[in-house]
Amino acid sequence: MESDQEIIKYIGKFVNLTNDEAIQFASKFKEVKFKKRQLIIQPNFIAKHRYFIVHGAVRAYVIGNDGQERSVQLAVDQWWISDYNSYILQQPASMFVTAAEDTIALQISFEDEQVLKATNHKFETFFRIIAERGAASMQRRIISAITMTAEERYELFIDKYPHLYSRFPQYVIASYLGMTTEFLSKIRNNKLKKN
Amino acid sequence: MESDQEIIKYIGKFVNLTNDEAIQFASKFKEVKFKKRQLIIQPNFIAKHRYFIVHGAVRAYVIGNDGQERSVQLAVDQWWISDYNSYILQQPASMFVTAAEDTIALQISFEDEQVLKATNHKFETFFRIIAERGAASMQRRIISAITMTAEERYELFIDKYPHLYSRFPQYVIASYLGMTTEFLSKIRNNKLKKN
DNA sequence: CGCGCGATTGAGTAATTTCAAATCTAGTGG
DNA sequence: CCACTAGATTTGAAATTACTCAATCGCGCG
Repeated sequence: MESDQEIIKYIGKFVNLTNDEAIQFASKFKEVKFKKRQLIIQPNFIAKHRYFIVHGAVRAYVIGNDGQERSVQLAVDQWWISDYNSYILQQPASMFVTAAEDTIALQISFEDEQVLKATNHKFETFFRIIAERGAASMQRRIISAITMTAEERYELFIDKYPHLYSRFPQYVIASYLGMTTEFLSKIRNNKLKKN
Repeated sequence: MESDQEIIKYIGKFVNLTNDEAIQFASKFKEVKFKKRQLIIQPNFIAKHRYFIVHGAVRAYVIGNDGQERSVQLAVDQWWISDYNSYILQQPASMFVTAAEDTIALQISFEDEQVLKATNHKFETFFRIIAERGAASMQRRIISAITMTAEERYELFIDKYPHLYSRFPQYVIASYLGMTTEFLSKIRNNKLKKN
């Protein structure tokens, strides 16, 4: 399958696999397509899969006590997404995961992932590395959440992920950055005036 | 060494090791003692170690643009601490890590950790599991940072980590929760009046 | 016993949210 | 392919939440 090449290329960045190993690894992934707005994971159900995005855009969000959506993770091509807490600990999800564009993804089930990890030390290494990198990236996000003002967070985001900005509606970006749509709109407007 | 039993007991919760494996694993850890207020990791230097706390309390914090400390992680007995981003990616640290109490910890170097992971699939599995759990826990923290008010974050913290509250000064807890000491003080005071 | 750090309190201020209304925009059905 | 409409963005004013600053209090440690 064509998408298989994507995940093979991806894992190849982290561990060197033989041809057979690559095929074995890819065999546990199944191509799935989601239409824009389609629900992928919902609260209270256990997330059975994690998804590697081949092409498209997906976001994970929670609904706060006030009924407002807050984006927890945004993912586009070559990124992973799931309700991590639910998937890893196999506990009920707290998040919605939906497609923000028509999306092609590769899905792996929790059980198949366990099998892969147990089968081959290299596969285990791969999943360890992506977990570590995910943790490091979340730590950076926590730091920006607790040290920066809304405007600084916006600037950092634009700086680090310029390509993400255009692929999600503004209210999604705003909630990802921990502010209201209205306030993000005002920040952008102030910036224009300054420059 | 006595502390070795702590890490052996700990890894035993996640993977089953033979006696030899346990000894091999523990041999890469070195017991270190920190006095209260002692600096363990500092910004701009690469974090060479991660630490398993046998007994004591340690915190990691950054200094924001405004010169204020913001606690990124708090750790007590049986927890790990480091500047994750620095340690895992071997890049310059952005955080200070200091002892909040006299502390006994087990230190492992980045290189020794790589050796352990390469040597034995079980060790790799162990580090994968703690990375995953760390990522899941940080995801929960991100969610509370972006969905809850200061008062709600405080209540959740007290609920989840009642034992942590007494081991760190209030201003540390406040900065961990993303608010000022003064505001935390006011929250606590309001709660007393309500009950 | 007193020094110094941490916690509390209050007043004033800044950042951000809320609410409501006015555009703007993109997708859909005819 | 256009017109329409629902959803998204912008704008402004008022309200809230949280912060800053300054003063005071409390108390553990030397």
